[in-house]
Amino acid sequence: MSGAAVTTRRRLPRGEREERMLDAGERIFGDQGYRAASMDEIAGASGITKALLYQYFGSKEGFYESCVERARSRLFDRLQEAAAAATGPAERLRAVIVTYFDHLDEQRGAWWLLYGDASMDAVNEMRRRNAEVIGRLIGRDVAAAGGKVAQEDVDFLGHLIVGAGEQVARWWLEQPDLPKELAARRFLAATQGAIARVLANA
Amino acid sequence: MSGAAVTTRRRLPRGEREERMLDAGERIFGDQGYRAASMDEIAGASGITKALLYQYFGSKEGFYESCVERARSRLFDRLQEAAAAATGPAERLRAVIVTYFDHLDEQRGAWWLLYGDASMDAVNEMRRRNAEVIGRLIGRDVAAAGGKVAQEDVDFLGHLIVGAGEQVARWWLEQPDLPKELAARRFLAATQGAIARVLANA
Amino acid sequence: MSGAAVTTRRRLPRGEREERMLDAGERIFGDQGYRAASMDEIAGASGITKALLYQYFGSKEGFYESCVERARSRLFDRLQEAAAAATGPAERLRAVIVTYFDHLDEQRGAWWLLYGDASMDAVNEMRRRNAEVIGRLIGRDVAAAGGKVAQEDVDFLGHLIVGAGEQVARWWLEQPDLPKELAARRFLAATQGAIARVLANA
Amino acid sequence: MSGAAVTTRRRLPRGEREERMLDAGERIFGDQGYRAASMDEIAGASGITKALLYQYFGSKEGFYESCVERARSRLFDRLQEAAAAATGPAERLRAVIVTYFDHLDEQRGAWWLLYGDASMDAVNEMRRRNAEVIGRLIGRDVAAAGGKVAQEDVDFLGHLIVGAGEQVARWWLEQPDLPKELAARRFLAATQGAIARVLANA
DNA sequence: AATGAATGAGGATTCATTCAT
DNA sequence: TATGAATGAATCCTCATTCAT
Repeated sequence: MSGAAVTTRRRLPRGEREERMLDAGERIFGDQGYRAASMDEIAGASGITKALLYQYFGSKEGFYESCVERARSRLFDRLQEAAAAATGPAERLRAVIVTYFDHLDEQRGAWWLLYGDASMDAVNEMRRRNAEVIGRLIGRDVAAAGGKVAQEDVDFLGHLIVGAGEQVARWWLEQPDLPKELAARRFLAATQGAIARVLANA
Repeated sequence: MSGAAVTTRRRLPRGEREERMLDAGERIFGDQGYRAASMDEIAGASGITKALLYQYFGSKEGFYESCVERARSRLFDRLQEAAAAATGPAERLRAVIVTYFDHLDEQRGAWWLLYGDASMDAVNEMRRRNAEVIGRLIGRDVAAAGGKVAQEDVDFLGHLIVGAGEQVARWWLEQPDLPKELAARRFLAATQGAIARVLANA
Repeated sequence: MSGAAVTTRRRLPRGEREERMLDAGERIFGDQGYRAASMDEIAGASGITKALLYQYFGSKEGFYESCVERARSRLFDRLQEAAAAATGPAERLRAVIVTYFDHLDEQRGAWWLLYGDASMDAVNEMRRRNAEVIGRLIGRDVAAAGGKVAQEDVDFLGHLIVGAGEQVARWWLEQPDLPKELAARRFLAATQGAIARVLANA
Repeated sequence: MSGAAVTTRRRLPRGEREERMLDAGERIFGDQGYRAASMDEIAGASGITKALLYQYFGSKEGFYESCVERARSRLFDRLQEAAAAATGPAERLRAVIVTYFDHLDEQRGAWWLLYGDASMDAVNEMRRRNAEVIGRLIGRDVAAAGGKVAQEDVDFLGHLIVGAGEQVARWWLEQPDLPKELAARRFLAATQGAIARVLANA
């Protein structure tokens, strides 16, 4: 009668509904993994019916990919920003790694989504893309410094860092007493060491 | 009637039966991941009935854990052997990494089992144990050299190496043209670099 | 803003819209049968929304009946015309049958609609009405010739001819090498034979 | 406690269970058509769970085909028997038709199954096979009488009779006052007339 | 020790239909 | 008049698991 905003449910504009669904999906896929999560539960958590999920995303797989993609973008936009704002190669690596741990810290729950369900092609594909981006960053900095690098070295380092970052994150998230600054510092050291030696060795 | 040799196939000794089931499990879990694999298919592939699988292993989860454990042991026994046979710290790291890539190369398919379905606790548990073992190796060597290390550094390095090894393996298994010797050499360099810097930084 | 010609597509007069929906319905029901066809697909194919379909036809069943009825009329108007134009009983039967095969030949695809989903009451109802009309034609001609017929005989013949026509059509549409004239001639012969014997037998 | 036959449920030998499932399927598919019938209902009516239906027949489609096939066989075995027992061509046609109406009378419900859901390929395939068998019967008798027939005529007659029989059956089953003997007599007359004229016309 | 019969629960997906705008 | 958002109820199918033999 008197209100337009009273019935918060029903008749949301598409974008907003979508956002809410993705939020729920992120949380639940993150908690349970792709196969264990049920569309029913996700719909319930979004406050809508399964049917609407399907109307918007077509299939469980499609929905999952949308979730992963959005989560990945969120992280990557941040990393890219941090990288862009940095003043030099060394500073850039530091900035990216710190940002990574900041993100982990803030997203705790949702992070699992990113590396949650390894059997899904989507996730392996994402790992590959992440590795590529990281490799490119390294390659660019080395080239900028007048160095030369084999593509293979760069690829290798990209994947190594992605894998290390993933498992270190898993571990760190379970260490309540280790401040993120310290974790980041260690990771930075390790990364620098690995990069230096690999490139020297080439 | 009374014959034992008539049905040569049946009445295998328990151990052998078990091995066959685990073989099938390893293959199928490795191909499809935990949730996607069905006990029916595994039973079929083992040439027995589901009911027997349950009699031997109690539940799907229990069976999965047995599969993972056996696969993990196979790899770790080998690594431990290699580590034991090595003559010094530096040589030891090299030997372990070379053995790791040898193993990857030989197991190709079944390897996925190890890191296949990340949402399963069993796999994360395994990662943790692997990281621990690796950390211990590093700690021991440093101590043997008269150094001192924080437990946290050792844990950190264990997880970092496990994660890096996992993703590098995923990547390398898809590079048909990169000989394992080269991959191992790079991984050794990266690992040495990471360890050195982290410990120096501590 | 105020223009009517801007959105040339929209705002079709009701009749035309309806025709388009029925066209789409005929095609899709014909291809897939009643239950397999979805209102969504039909709406899509008509270039409108489901909601409009419901506004026009009330329900899926109602829409289906409209489709069937329109298709039935199209055929029966033609047959009636042919019958009316014929000069005598024998000629009339021939004309009707030839027209029937002409129609089949022209409609090929859409024809299946007529007999598509036998479990639907609408179709059985249609068969009944068709049989009735055919029976009436026969009855009238016999009466005109001064004969007497039992209603039951006439009903029986109506149904027999409808059924025969349906299955012969199904068969003939799959015989690319049999010209429709020959098929019609055979069907005429069969029909004459059947009618004659049944009436004689009565 | 004391009985072995008491718990009629549970642990039936495969064949028997199968039979019961098919009985239920026949009834329910017959009543509602392929798509409208639900596996759940069929399972319920068989006194078992859906899962068992799937274990035995693999899919709804597979189950349906088994039902249709069994029903078809039942009718066709009877018809073939009748045909074999007959002493001459004319007598044979009469015997087959009488048997057909006997069967209709006894099966009333289940009959619909045979011609129930025309959108299913299975049913059209069955119509084709039935027409073929009938055609062969006619062809054989004509040949035995020293006549000559075109294959096309025989095919045509097979389909005509199948179609006529189908729709006449539909009609007759709704005429409570028309004894089957009379219906059969009329159908025999019609069939004889049709065959004679078509072959004469050839 | 080993099997085949049987189940209960759940999961993805689809659809006809309604309602607010 | 016409739409897009939203739903509730089915439906097919799969699976881990148990039990009688």
